Amino acid sequence: MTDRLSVIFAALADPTRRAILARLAEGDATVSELAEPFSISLPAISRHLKVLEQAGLITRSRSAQWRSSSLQAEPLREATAWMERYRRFWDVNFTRLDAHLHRIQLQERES
Amino acid sequence: MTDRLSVIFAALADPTRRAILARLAEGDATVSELAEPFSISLPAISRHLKVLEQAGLITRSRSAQWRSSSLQAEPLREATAWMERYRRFWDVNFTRLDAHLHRIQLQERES
DNA sequence: CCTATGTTTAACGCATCCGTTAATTAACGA
DNA sequence: TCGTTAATTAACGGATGCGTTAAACATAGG
Repeated sequence: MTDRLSVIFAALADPTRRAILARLAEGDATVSELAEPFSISLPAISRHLKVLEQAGLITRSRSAQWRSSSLQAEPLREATAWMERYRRFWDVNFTRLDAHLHRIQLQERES
Repeated sequence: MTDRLSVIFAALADPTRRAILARLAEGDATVSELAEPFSISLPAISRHLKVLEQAGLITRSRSAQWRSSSLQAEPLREATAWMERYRRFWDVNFTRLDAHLHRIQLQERES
């Protein structure tokens, strides 16, 4: 389980961690702030943040004794990119939509 | 870890299972066929298939003594849908692209 | 310096994951 | 019916995941 994609998916496989990401989408937050909605201990939250950090899903900065977490969505882009390979298996409109997107990209390049 | 999304992400967090899905994207296959590229035992593959099945990522059918697996991408759509919420955090062109997509959808509805 | 606050690290328990080999089940076919 | 082939289940071992409490660390501020 050493490859990047596995680390990302594993990080997302926990509801607490996904909730933390959802919270961070609204803005940076300290560990205590992130812990507040949950009925688990601060050390547990601290570990979750470590997992998210190792997956590249957050970055952290220190200000005095507070550690602020910041959402980094790049890994989600990677994970989505992997799933895109299977889009044709669920999206019946994929082929037409794909054509549309290509046309748009061409237009953007021309403008 | 009882919620559906967690089960899906956990299933994807293993490179062997992702490779199995990639293989199934090319067509249905039996357990032995799926095991062939890997240097792990058949029981191990059998367990991986069980995990994928419980995540809804494959369905299985029996024909004589062979059990064929078939890719089901619906869970990937769900996972992608969840990630979409964060698209604006990585895709700088998301707003414009989003507008384009809406226009296309309107066009489709009109035609 | 001492203390309060915020956070992390250490040490532990328990459950789950991932692999193994051996045994079992299921179905075909001579 | 008996042997062969395909796959699963059982039983086990080691690693990892997720939670806990207690201790340690870091910084602000009287």
